[in-house]
Amino acid sequence: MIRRFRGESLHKVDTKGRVSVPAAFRRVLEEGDPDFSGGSSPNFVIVYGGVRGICLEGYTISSITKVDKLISRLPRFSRDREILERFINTQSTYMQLDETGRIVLSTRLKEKIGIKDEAIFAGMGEKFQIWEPKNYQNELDALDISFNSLSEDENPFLKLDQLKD
Amino acid sequence: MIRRFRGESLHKVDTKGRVSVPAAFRRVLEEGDPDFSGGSSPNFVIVYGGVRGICLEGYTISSITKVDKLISRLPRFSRDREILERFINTQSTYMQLDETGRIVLSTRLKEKIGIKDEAIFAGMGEKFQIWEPKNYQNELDALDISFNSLSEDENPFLKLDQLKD
DNA sequence: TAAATTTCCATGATATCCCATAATAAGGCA
DNA sequence: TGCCTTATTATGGGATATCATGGAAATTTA
Repeated sequence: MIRRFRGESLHKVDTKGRVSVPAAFRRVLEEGDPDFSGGSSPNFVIVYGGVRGICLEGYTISSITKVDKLISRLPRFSRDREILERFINTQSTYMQLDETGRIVLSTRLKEKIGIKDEAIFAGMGEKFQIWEPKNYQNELDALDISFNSLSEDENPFLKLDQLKD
Repeated sequence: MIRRFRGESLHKVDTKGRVSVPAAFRRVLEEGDPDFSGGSSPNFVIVYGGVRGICLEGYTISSITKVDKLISRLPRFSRDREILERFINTQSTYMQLDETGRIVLSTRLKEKIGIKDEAIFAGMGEKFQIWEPKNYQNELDALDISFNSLSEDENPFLKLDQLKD
């Protein structure tokens, strides 16, 4: 089974910026780090420049590597490549879980998404997100509203089954 | 794991032109220098003639070697090759980190990109860039603007998924 | 020898490691 | 099924190492 990021949970952020990563997510990070072996702690990547820059996004090494490889296939000095590197590489950072399953969010990262002393982790399949709780709730509310006003043929649930394999 | 240049950070440039290279970048430079061994300091290359000449670009020895090899494949006396050699070889210089992880930016290099007493380091995957902070912010703003005005089929993120595996 | 460059040492700030504890979950067994 | 024992989790505090930065001394260069 390929484990994916699922579920949501609330965690304390202590004065040093430390947060526990949900145990379920740690399993996925371990499986997604080719260099991980029992005893060590998995590495992964946090992207903070995301298209809307309102939450952090965590990727396993193997899924970010996929993205990096695609980018590398663009001509080395092309504008497209520069833009993508800027969003994916410049606005991201390597992270490593510590022995107790925590990471530290630097002051800078906390400021980026407005986190004080609590953070919500949200599984999103191949990635997970870290939100400031209120912003997260707003996001959910916004989704609800826009979803309810969709016409049938705009409904993503219905569009899902129309994709060709 | 093949470590890439990721993240961005602001550093002071002192009166002698010394700047700390971000610790995370030092790791990448060490891995990318075939002659590096603990105890010594890694060598790397700074290109200042870059395509737009507005920032400096740092390459590991192994990634600049890749570029050199690509250039070598162009016909020896072609105009294209001459131009590339001019930008990549003529307008570049070897650098070595000192014991404390700093480099010295010569007056000439500082003038090239308009740096006074602060510099931004930006990871770009296989290379990193050094910017004068205001110019960097302008660059980000310009990217944001152009990014937001892109039509769906121009969006480089979406184009990524269209690349064939 | 004056100016510039490199080496060496010093320090505050930040991040990392190590240990501790309480809460929860997971098992095992009568 | 209920209770006891044992992992695993989430969290905190203090000690230690690394990083970014500045200044002085030593060395080179012109």
